[in-house]
Amino acid sequence: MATESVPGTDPRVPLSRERVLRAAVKVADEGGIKSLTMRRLAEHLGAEAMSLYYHVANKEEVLDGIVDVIAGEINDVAGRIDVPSEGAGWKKAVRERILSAREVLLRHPWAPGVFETRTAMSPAVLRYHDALIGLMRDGGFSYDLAHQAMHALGSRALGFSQELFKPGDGAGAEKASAMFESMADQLPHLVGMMMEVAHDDPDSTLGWCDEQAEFEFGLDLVLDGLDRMRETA
Amino acid sequence: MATESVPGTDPRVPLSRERVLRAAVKVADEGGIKSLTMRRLAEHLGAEAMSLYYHVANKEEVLDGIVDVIAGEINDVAGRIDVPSEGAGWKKAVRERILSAREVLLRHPWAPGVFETRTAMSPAVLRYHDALIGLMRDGGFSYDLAHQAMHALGSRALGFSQELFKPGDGAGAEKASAMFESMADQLPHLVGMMMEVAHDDPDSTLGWCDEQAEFEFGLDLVLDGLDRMRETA
DNA sequence: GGCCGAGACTTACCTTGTAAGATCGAGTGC
DNA sequence: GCACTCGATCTTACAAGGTAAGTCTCGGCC
Repeated sequence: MATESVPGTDPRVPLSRERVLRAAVKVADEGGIKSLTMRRLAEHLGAEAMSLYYHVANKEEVLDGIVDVIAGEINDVAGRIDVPSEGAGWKKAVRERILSAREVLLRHPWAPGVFETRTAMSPAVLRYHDALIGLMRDGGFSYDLAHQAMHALGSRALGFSQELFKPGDGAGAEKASAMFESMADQLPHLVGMMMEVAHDDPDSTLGWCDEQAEFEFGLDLVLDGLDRMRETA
Repeated sequence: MATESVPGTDPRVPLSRERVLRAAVKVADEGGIKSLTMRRLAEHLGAEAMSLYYHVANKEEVLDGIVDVIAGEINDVAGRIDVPSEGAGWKKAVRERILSAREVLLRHPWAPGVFETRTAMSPAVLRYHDALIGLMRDGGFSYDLAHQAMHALGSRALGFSQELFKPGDGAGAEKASAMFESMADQLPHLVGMMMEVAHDDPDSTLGWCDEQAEFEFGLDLVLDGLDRMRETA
């Protein structure tokens, strides 16, 4: 096999932890997290699976790594925000920061699932949380209240929270909606709710939620509650 | 091989979807969700892996199934609650229901992770949500507000929400806390918060949270916000 | 007895993560 | 120029795991 400067493909770019992790994100973006296997990842890099193990200890470390990459991306976007966070400004600043996290995660739909499995201690995630707490401090929060606030926000702090029903893929969704219809009489409130709320987007049976609006509603509910506590403190 | 009535082991209890799913929960309870493989599950049932496929289509269906089993357990516990939900009582009723969900999930620590991956449409989960909405209706919620409320609660409605830092297993936790210390100067707020809040449980570096308290704090924050909206509606 | 079908078993294949060792190539000292 | 070293990559191989396909085994019924 002639190795000397193959013309078409890039000639021998060395691997590196950085390159491996960035490629992993790309693979997941293209084919979902299930498609991220060591072999496929290597293929994407023009290398063999085992070569990756020189740069990462194992697949777990790849997953830890891509969380850090994504969190870094979030920090980049959030870092460009420039709104005052002193006093009452804290709420807007926190809101913006969280919404930029969400914006990034919407570009990587597989990422929330990975974050959740990670028992996260990624440096970038730590920095993200630290900055959030900082904004609350600017708003006059005690550390104790900030601590409670972080828990109250939960996964919403990172820009996601479990959606109630995701339509999912074709076959499963079809069976699910059939099942739902057969149970309709046992679910009066759910059905009632759907009947009333399903006006704007009447084509899909279950995906009638404007997820962005729901997300912001929940976020604001929490932020408003915290703001009230902050004021009476 | 003599098949006729082996004395020690139970003599030929037939498999069934029910039995398979219940065994799956037990396996996950004992060894974590990673230990739930078709072969191990079969072994637990005194059968061969492939025999399970007569009762469930594939492993995905096992996972769907155990979500339903757990949700059924939640419904059983929640069904025994008997507090009035009319008018202002809604909040207590919802609170109790959610806390019993949490109680069940704490007995199955692997379950939240499975719920999250499920694109859930399990009958029992639907019934659970339906009942929650019903309680809100009793409290005078419009369907629209109830809908927003469900999203605001997010995964908290099911009795869990992502914990910020889980200590995890020994080796990982050790490396994580070393990394944390090396970054401490870049995380002033996080460190400040820990210093102040870490009084009650000073032995563990990171697991200083009373998770139950945090959970209830966030839950109440949301419920109180909703209650205010309900009254002004 | 012969048939049949539900339910369980056997075999075998493919994908995945990864351990162990071979190889390759750019420096480096001689 | 040549051997030696060592970081980086490739080869080979294996153990789990999910599951497709086919086989065996009864108990009930004609």
